[in-house]
Amino acid sequence: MATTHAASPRRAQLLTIAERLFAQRGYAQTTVRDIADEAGILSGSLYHHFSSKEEMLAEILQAFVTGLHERSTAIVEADDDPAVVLDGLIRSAFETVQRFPHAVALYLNESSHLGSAPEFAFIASSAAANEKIWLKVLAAGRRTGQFRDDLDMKLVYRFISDTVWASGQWVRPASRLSHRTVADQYLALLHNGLLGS
Amino acid sequence: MATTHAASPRRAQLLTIAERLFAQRGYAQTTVRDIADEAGILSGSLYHHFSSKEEMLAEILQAFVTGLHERSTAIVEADDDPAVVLDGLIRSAFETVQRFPHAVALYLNESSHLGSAPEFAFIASSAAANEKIWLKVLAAGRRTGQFRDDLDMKLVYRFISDTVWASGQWVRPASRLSHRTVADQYLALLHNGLLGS
DNA sequence: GTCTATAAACCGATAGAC
DNA sequence: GTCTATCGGTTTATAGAC
Repeated sequence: MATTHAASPRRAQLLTIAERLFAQRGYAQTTVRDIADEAGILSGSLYHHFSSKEEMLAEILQAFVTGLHERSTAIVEADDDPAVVLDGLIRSAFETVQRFPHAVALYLNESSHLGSAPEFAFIASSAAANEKIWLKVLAAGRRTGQFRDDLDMKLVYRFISDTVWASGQWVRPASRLSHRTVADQYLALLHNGLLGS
Repeated sequence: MATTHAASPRRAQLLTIAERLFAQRGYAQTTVRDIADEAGILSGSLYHHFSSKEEMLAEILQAFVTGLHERSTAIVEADDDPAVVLDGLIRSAFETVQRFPHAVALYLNESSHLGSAPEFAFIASSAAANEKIWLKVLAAGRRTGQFRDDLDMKLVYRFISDTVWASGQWVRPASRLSHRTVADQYLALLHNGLLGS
């Protein structure tokens, strides 16, 4: 047993370092030595806290998708108007991108290779659960007549989702371009289109 | 000198294998032995065709960005109407995603880590040149009054660009969902928005 | 909880025969 | 153009002292 208990502050600190390095250099290009160096310890000492490098990645991604799901369900339950809920989901996602840039980059860049491994199956199921939440809102908005009925809502979901997550590649946390500004601009475009209302 | 001449059919075949593996597993996770195995040769034999693994990646990405630039400039020069040109650029990009799924995935997943290396500087300059082309079209469309003037066109470009490239993660080449259908849906959404015209 | 020391495997790349 | 054989370096992970 390599771990003491999951809530150890030291463990959390090491995960923060690993998360940043994994995001910046990529998971495979980051060595356990890199992580240990930044923490000021030797690589072997990491194995007192974690049983493997892969366990670190899994724990980081697990925490991310869990938080994501919690915030999404809270927004859906807070209001009945599909248009309000959709805007809330989008604003929340842009905020997530700004608040957890490393986790988002990691999720974006690495999750595609992880599809086969069973210990990362939670990523695919999380993505499926998320899609379900969004599709429910989009379908509701179409029923009320608030959203157009000539669009494939599965595609609309993917378009929106892709745009928000990909913004993590160019929205810098310290940028003067806050997540609110980006969200405002995107919602303006999404609502009425490039040609205007 | 490891290479004979660039147009060697064997060389092209090896690059095709490498491109697929790099895209599926990631560049760092793909070994030269993986590539050689699929080609039916031993890893050392690869070095008769290429001087390094990195050279393979550079050549794949170079061919991709070159083709991309050629197609974009051809579209811009073929018409004067900004709205027509923008639609053409978007349709062409969706077609590129479907025609070169591995190169797009590679470009999407790996180019972020390659920013520092000088031998991959062509990627950053290609991205900058592409953005310039698109921004010119967007600015022209705003001047003619075809596009809204209350949007930050740099953000609009990124929103569009991100959406198109990211679609490579879920548009399968053999899918019944052709790139034309996806492009039609996206253009419908982009033109008039989710709320309709 | 960290260090010392090291195992065991893997990787990119090379030299030279064929 | 491929194979044989292998080198040198790096990586994840372990065992046990402190």
